Amino acid sequence: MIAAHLAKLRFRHPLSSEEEAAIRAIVPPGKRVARNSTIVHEGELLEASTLLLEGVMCRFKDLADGKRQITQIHIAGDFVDLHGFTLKRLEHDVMTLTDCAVALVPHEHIRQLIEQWPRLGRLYWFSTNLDASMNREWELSLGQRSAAGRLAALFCELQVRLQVVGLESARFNLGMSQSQLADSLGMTPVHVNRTLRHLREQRLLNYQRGEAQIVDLEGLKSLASFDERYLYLDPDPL
Amino acid sequence: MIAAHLAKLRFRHPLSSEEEAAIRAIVPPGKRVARNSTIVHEGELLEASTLLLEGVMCRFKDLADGKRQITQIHIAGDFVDLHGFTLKRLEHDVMTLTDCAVALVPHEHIRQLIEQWPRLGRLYWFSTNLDASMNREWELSLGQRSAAGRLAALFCELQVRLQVVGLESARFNLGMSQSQLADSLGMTPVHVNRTLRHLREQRLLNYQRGEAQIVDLEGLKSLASFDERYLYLDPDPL
DNA sequence: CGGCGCATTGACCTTCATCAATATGCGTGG
DNA sequence: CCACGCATATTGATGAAGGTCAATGCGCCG
Repeated sequence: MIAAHLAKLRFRHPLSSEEEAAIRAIVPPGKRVARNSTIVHEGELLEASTLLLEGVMCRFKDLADGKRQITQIHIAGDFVDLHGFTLKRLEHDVMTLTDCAVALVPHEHIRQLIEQWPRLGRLYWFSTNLDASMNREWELSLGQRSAAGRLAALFCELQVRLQVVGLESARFNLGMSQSQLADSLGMTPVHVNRTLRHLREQRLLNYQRGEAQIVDLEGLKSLASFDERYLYLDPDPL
Repeated sequence: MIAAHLAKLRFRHPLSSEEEAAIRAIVPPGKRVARNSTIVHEGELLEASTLLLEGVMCRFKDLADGKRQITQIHIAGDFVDLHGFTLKRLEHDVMTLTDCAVALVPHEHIRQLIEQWPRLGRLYWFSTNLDASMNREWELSLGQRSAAGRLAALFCELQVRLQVVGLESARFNLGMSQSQLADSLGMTPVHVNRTLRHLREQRLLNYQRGEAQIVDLEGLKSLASFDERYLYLDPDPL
């Protein structure tokens, strides 16, 4: 399942077979993690970063009064906490939303990899910058889009990202309860429920206990004013 | 004024005098830019990154219907579009909020710098990851904090960041109109006005035509549930 | 079968947006 | 120096989006 990760890299930049082999060499065998497991805690000192091989994970921050914001959702192929390589400690938690398979890549191996292959260093830097671009898009969503628009934008983004790594993108298991969607989109579970019903009635999207089915992608894109350029689908080769 | 930039780096990681000299060597003389100038346009191919020597800038994204989200605010010492080094094109614009002094550092020089000083490469990678952490905090703000809490959190963040680079942090010129504050915080100019009045009446903050004066920092922190850990003020040395 | 987490729905309420009018400061040209 | 014009700020009245509270339903699992 490291294939998804390589696909994601290759989608933006060509990889030589030596580079690809060098990456494969530092990724240990995957291990399984059950859903709803917190695998990185805020503040914890990190010695490795998590490559998500299979399943869905998220990162989130909590406020003192218990309010939670999910800041990002991750799918297979994502290097979920690669930013931990330079930050050493994260200011947020990371948890699984579905059962997952992950590979824990020691930071020492990453350091050796990029010292030997400086271009891969830039590609992985790109990768964390791409994550940041998605954070900015979510800022845009949270600040400016309506509730329905935010939901639509989220599913448009996931659709594209799943496609990039070669996974089924029209119907997929996101594993999120409506309450978790609410924490992602800055709304209440009740309003998520009503908005999902609205999207279902408009024949745009079906979402039932974690299973998403995109019915009308163009409709969703239009509702969200979705502009995929923030996903950097065709940058210039480094 | 490159001093602010070095101060920001040193605040998180020690710099050897050779590393510092290497950085100084690639920063060209500053030039002035008037306020309200857009210095990077979305989609434009970049050959250099902008080091902000003096003044305040912001980055923003627009929605099709004209709604704007300011995704980040930058002060002296920030490498405003360092992420352009790996992304090549940005999905947002960058503009000045006050009159500024900037140095445009060619990407070719950055590449040579980090090839010769790999540790500096990791420090600059850290730097873009720190930016991303602020984006995540803004997601938290936009998604979960009240209007007053968002305003308070913004000024708490700026206070700390100004202090880090050795600038006056209790009273400073932010150069933002209430309308621009509104675009940063996902609210309307009218509501920004009312909320600022509220903060003034509570003796927490004065804000008049771009001039901010923090009256009660602890009060603001408490209102925002501000937790500065996301600013990574004392990470482990790399 | 009973319990539990999650989803669904209704009634009501708060926060913030919208619309609109007026005010205030500031730069410019006469 | 003053008058004008423009951008920004301020305030009030009203409305809509979404939050809160609470009850019921549904599916799943032991």
